[in-house]
Amino acid sequence: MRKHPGKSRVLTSVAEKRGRPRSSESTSAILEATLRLLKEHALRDITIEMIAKSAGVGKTTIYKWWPNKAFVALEAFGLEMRRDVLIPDTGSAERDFCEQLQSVIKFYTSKTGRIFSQFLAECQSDAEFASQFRERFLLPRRAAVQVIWQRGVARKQIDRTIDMDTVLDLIYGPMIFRLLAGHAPLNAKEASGIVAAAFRGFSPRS
Amino acid sequence: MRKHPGKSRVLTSVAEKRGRPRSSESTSAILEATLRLLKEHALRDITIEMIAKSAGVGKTTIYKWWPNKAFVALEAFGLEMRRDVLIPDTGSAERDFCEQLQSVIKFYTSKTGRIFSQFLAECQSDAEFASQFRERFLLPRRAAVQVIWQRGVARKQIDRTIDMDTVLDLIYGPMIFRLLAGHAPLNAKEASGIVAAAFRGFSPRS
Amino acid sequence: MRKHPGKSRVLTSVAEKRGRPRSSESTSAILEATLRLLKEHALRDITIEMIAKSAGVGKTTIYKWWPNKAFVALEAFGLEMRRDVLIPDTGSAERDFCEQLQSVIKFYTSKTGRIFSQFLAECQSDAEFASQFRERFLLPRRAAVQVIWQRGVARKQIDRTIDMDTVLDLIYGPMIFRLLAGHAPLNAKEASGIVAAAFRGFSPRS
Amino acid sequence: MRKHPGKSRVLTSVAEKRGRPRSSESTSAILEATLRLLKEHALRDITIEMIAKSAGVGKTTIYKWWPNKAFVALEAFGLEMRRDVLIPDTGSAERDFCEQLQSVIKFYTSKTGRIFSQFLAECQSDAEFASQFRERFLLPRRAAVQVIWQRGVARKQIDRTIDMDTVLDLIYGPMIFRLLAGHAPLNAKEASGIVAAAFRGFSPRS
DNA sequence: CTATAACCGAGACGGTACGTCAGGTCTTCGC
DNA sequence: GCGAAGACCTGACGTACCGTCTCGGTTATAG
Repeated sequence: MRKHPGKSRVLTSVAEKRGRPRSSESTSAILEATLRLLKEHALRDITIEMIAKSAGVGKTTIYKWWPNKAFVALEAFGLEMRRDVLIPDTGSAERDFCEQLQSVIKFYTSKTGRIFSQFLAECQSDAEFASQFRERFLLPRRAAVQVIWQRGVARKQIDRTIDMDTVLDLIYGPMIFRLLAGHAPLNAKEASGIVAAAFRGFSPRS
Repeated sequence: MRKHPGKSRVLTSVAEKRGRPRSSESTSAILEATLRLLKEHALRDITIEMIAKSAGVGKTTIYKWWPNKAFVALEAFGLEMRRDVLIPDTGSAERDFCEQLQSVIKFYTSKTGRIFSQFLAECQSDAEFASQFRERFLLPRRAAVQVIWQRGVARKQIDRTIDMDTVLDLIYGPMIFRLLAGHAPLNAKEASGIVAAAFRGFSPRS
Repeated sequence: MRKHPGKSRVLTSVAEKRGRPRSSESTSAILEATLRLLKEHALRDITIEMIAKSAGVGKTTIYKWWPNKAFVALEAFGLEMRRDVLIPDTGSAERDFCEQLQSVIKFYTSKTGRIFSQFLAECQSDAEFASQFRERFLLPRRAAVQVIWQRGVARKQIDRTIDMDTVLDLIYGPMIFRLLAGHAPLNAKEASGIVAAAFRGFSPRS
Repeated sequence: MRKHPGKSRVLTSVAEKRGRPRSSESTSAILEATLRLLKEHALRDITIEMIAKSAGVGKTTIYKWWPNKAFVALEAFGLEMRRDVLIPDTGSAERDFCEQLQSVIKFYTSKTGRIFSQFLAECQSDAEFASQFRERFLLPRRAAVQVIWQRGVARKQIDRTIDMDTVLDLIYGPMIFRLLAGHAPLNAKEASGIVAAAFRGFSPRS
């Protein structure tokens, strides 16, 4: 059905395994080469040929398993991200969000993490990639931070009438905006300011 | 000594006008052709050659005045945007922000306005473009909506201890995030939910 | 280590045949297209893009195997010339040279043969081409007409003290000069006049 | 009638002097710049823009008076050549031709003189240039060396039944051929060999 | 243990667009 | 109204990658 099975080739049922199996060496060589290149260059500047050469692999092998370089990068980055997201549990929802946001900011502005904003960029011109990015990357991470919200609601630290997407986007949206547009600073202090404002709201104390 | 003066060649003072002057017909033909193409295609899919052909102009003429198609699009879009941003004044800061956000969302998801997210994408791989984008596009618009904030503070509808960037990013950040990632809906109702949450804060009513 | 092996890639020994092999269809399509174009246009007016389009081939394929259009034309023309040079054998060296010169003139002034003078022109601005032209074209043809000289010497119809290059250039030089400069007619009658004068010399009969 | 009057603008009669007159400074600056460039670069590598810049002149000024760079070079070279051709007079036609040929070879292989073969090359792709080249350059020089032939005939050193063009082309053709094709050496010794062979003819001494 | 199948590297291929260069034309100004 | 300056359109340049397509060869299962 799908031309590029990507990772989902997992469930190729039982049979159907005649012929030489996919070389896991090639696969990992490709992903590692991609990670290596991503630390030096922007995704835009990387070419399939660079990856192929750097991995010691034929271009065909790459095209066989991924439709384009963005998907390769997405899977490569997925490896790096396998280490679970740190979800603090301090007892205070505001404090949890603040610490989480700070660590996310630190990562997204790092040499490795800056690929994240390039993925968002790629989404603007490739709907299929956008879909994969949400499914494999964005939603899992939202599911992880969701527990902060849940605990906050349970502890009555967060208004239960506000839906979760709104809460999360109010926390992370400003960070994303600054990350992409660079119109305002992005650091630990700003992070706590954002979270504080989100919890208190703009309305002046009465 | 910028190589590509773009529009800022304004003040080349008095002298220095020997030779055939820049043809304003060519310039506007290029910008109009770009706008026309942007309504049909994504920025990524537009080529300098398409613009040149569509404008009845030589490629060289384009390269002479803009470093790449993103800059052309930025200037072209600037024309379209010259019409002032609508800044409502209802007496309520929350209501003003809400209406403003709704109209911005409507525009950014329209055929013409979707270029905005592509500009943000472009920023991720071209620092010089990012700088221009902020200077010519983002900051002017922020200056415009800033008056809502100012009025809100004056009317004591907005906490004066929260700095303006935080306020604006809490309003617009979630919209930008959803616009780019598409992980949650983006419409008038969502807009009012976001603004309401931002004003009230997450903390439950006591 | 020549960058452009041209035809001489003959002896690449045994190994070194990994990868998709060179397509002989493309090669011959290119050469045939070039010949076709050369019958309609001067070499100067032919572009690589014309050849590529006319051969249904990518430009890269041409650049991969030849450094520029002159080399393509040289190889294409070489094919046409593969048919052996006619070397008459009438018993008289003078008569042999005369007939040979006449047939050469006829060819060099024909639609196909006029490329010869364009090759000589190209030699003036490309030393590498000049070298190839001599090696692949000029010397083989000289080797062919050389036998007329040899038979003439053997039959004592040609003074053995005059070296061969001088003999050949006295026969063919005037033709070349007129071909290129066009300052005097060039036909069968002139050919026999030249050959006759070369054999008799300028000195009046005593 | 002619679009590019070239030199013939000399006789623009008397009147006709409305407007700013042609700047002789510009003209000579152009020609001198061209000569200067020709000593460093091949004609093929020189551009009108180089000449214009090097002469401190607009491109238009050049195009106004010459159709292309070859014509500029032809006129520029004409200046250099104004110094008369050396026509020796030793009493022997063979000796005269020999010395003349030697000096011509010396010049045509010099830094300045090598432009000659580039003119011949240009003739192959520009008929109008070829015509001008013959008229202004080739024929005058032939007229000059013609006197050697005439004296030779008068002194009965040259067979009067051989027409002049044949004589001259037998002398100069081999030199031209070698100059252009480079298949054989070209020096004083070769020159005398060629002239000697031309006078004696190939036929063995009886 | 042989046949069949899918994989793999290398690299040539037809293309598209790039950004540059020079050609020849035009438009403005100063002299 | 000439001539410089230089912007303009045109078209070809040679290059970089694209994604596809052979090749020769390898590595597994199936029979």
